[in-house]
Amino acid sequence: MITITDISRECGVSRATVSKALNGAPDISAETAKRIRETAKRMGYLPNAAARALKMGRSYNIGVLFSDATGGGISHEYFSLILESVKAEAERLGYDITFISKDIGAMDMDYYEHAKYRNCDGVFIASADFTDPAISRLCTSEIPTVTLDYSFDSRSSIISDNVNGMETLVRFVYENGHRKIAFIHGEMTSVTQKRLASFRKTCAALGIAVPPEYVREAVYHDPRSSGLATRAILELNERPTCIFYPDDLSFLGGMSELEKHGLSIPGDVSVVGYDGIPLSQVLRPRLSTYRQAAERIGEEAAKALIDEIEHPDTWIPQQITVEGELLKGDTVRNIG
Amino acid sequence: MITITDISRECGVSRATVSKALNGAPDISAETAKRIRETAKRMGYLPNAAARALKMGRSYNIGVLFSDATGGGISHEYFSLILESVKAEAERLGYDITFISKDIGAMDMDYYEHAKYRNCDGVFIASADFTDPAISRLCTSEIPTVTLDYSFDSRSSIISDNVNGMETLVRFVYENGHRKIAFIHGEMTSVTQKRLASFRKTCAALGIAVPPEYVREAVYHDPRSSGLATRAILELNERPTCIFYPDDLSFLGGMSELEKHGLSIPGDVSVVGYDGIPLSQVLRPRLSTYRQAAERIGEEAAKALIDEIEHPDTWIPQQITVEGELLKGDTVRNIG
DNA sequence: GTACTCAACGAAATCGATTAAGGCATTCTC
DNA sequence: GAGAATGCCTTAATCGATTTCGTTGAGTAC
Repeated sequence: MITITDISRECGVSRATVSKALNGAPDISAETAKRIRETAKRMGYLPNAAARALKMGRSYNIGVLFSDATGGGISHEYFSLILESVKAEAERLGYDITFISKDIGAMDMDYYEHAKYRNCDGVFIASADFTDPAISRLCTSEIPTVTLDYSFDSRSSIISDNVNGMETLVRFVYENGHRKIAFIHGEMTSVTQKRLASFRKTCAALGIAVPPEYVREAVYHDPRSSGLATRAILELNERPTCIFYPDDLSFLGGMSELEKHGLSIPGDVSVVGYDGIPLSQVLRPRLSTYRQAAERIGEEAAKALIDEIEHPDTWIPQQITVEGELLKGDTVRNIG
Repeated sequence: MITITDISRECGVSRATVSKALNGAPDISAETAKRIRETAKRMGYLPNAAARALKMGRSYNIGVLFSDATGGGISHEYFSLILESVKAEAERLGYDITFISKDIGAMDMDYYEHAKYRNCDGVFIASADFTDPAISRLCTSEIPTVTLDYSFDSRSSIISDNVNGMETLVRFVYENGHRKIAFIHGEMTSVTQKRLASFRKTCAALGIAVPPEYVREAVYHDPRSSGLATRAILELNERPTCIFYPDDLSFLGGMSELEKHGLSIPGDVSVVGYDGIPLSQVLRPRLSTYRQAAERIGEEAAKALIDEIEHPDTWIPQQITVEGELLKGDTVRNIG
């Protein structure tokens, strides 16, 4: 392995000079710097990230955290798109990505300790149980963090605009004549609360009554559970004309349940999802849903995190709202 | 930050003793070791991965490589499942995961250089253009590598059993009476070649003729492209009774095309996919497909890689075949 | 000629941990 | 009881890079 010592010998200068030349320090003459850079290239020099991290206390590595629990993991298309974009943007800015988790090998570390152990310059928390004390510990530590769809005090966060998104969806189905709208939501997280509140508020504003039996709880990204909720709704005396699903994947569970009952979409029942993952637009009929801009979310997260890392003194915590967009699809029928 | 120096002071021993005690060296008395471990715990000591990596030349970090090109990226469910399982197994064995890519920040590094720069102990190449010289360079370097569905000489690889999988599928539709079978395949990679060859061989063995116009090329994971291929097939004079798709996602493109033609699945045309991602079993009708055991693939990959890392002298390259399983689904009709 | 500035580079400490080699008691061996 | 063996710990070098002070010599001002 070629080190800066090899280059210094080859060039007849000190290691300090090589280091400075390679990092563009101002007190190295242009010719010397050029000569050193060329020699480095010729010899195939590569900086050693570990040595650098040790000396500088900076690893140029950012941690990402996805809940290990099923559902919010990286195998969900929405989250994997976010992962992909946060990775792309981080790499563009010169940072690598490492996963942060609990329980690495035999040593039992929590999230904070793991991030610390790996010298992460910052951590992006994409999906997690925000009531977990281990998450709070991380988010109140000295390590810069950016969270998705949840805000900690004095921390930056990326907020996918759930309130606006839900309002948009409700207004969309309203404009299509729907007045009896059922709402299947996911587990009661803060995101769920926002969506549900926005749903209720918009309905109220539009003069739509929402009977309690129209609101059901299911599990995010779990077609089976939303299928059950769908069945319960279909057994009501007064069936809704439209059903909201917690997310696009959950809709699939509803779809097969509706089929079993001999109901067509959107002929007999209209439906909307949430997330707008690519899959939803490949299905036939195309799902009416609200697309969360996963690419922009990841990009903004990386930007915000690296901004804090690189300019700690001028940095101010921000909440960045990322707007999504309505995907009209074909699953809402106009019954006006 | 607490270092081993702090602990050595606190315990009145040398730093060497602390290090050895913490690593379970044999020449430290039981009491001293206990006292040191307890002090370390009490003071909240965390080893510094960078210092360790620098000194030992081992980072306990393994790189994973997913092609940046669309399609084989981490946002595809099959690959994200593999990523998830390789991550889980690596973590269980005490390793972290870092993404390896080209072009990190301003410095232009290829894959090998990137892995080297980050001191990766090994690299798992899950999806990549194996004709890329940068990949060959990595796979002929001193860094341990494990590849998926492609083998380099003297290297370990994980092989999802494409030959067997395809044969199983062909026999399955054969048993259901199909004799006119169209085959849409992906881009001509080595995996594609294996699947196509296996398809042809099995057909030949069963006495099924495969006219050239029944074989079409599409793009993996691209519903649009498989939709076009489907259309071409449907316009043939003699329509097949069954269509093979390159993968489950591609099937979706075929599905909407079939719908446009007023054809029902499997009433009018039977179809099979490949991959067996969870999505395929949530769709209605459930897709008949061959499930690649993504969890086992990731697990075996991590195991093989870490085995080579930790026992370089007794290590022998292996090709591990991971069997999948037939998911019968509901998209193949018995026309016997 | 003196005093000072400035550009360009080097010496050496440092980051935190690991490990080979060595030291010093104490115990064992015959 | 002398020498060997053992147990337990320390010293010091080392991994590769960064960075704070110097130092040196040339140039400038008066």
